Amino acid sequence: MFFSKTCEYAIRAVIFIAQQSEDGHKIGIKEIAAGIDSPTHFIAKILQDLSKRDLVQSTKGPKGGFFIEEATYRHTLADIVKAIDGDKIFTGCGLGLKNCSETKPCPLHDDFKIIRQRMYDTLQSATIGEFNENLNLGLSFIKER
Amino acid sequence: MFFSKTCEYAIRAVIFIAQQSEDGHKIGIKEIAAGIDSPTHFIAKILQDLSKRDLVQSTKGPKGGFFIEEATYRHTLADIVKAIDGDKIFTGCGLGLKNCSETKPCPLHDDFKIIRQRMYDTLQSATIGEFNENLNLGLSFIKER
DNA sequence: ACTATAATGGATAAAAAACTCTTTTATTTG
DNA sequence: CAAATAAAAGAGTTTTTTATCCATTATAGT
Repeated sequence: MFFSKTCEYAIRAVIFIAQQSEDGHKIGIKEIAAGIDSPTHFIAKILQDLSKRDLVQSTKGPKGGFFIEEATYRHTLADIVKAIDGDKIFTGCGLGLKNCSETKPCPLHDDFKIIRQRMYDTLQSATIGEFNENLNLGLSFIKER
Repeated sequence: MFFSKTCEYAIRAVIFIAQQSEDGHKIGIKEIAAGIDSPTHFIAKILQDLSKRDLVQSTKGPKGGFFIEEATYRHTLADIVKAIDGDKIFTGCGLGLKNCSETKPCPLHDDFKIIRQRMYDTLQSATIGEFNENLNLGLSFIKER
């Protein structure tokens, strides 16, 4: 819909890791998959990618796992979306026209400009770490059941 | 991005047919494909579907083609999107959670509610026929080049 | 009625996205 | 340093989406 499935999992995983590793604790792939209801191997691949881009941290071996360090908490959901889906949701034409622009607009250009801007503002102002409290309090959720 | 490629083509095609058939004239599949820069066979399939759902009209044979009759002009872009992509863009969770709701919200629930509502208002208030004038005047475009 | 035209229908192919499996590498702990 | 653990890497597979092709059906005009 708005995001690829890969990207949905990525956002949920990062928010989950942020919450779970708040105290410096590391969390394994199986717990993450269970915690966000995603296919284990699939989210593993996604986190591999996010790890390379330093949007999550990880260490191998016993006591290893994923976590999010101080500096990374300040990253935003927009960073994750850009890393996975690119920036077409922030800049692309609603009707899929590559050369749609201010001077050569599609019929919905102005409408979509507002929607895209709203999307960007929302995701750009949402930091990776800001959801912990509501999740802890059970006021919001990132898994199905 | 927001819509499937199928849906993007569908919207562009319907807007194009509306403009071209304003005077009662019918327009063939090849002209449509050329007019909106889409694969000919693919848009043919899509229009087959839209035709069954009566979101465009068509007749076979010589002098046949696609057109949009009076009553259909009052349909909206939301109708097209619902017909092709379903209503998940208007109702679905931004993080892909099936049971995300007011009482069990995902962390982005309130933000996406606004965006989805805006999307719905935009498409629901846009009628199939309302883009003709700007297209005729060259103030908006539905093809690449 | 015959021919040409143009959409419809059904089947298939190609590409992309979603998902899985196995091996390798790094790290910890005894 | 050996064994166990856990992520990284690489190589599939499956499913969905996008796109194409060909045969059929309907219609118009002669």
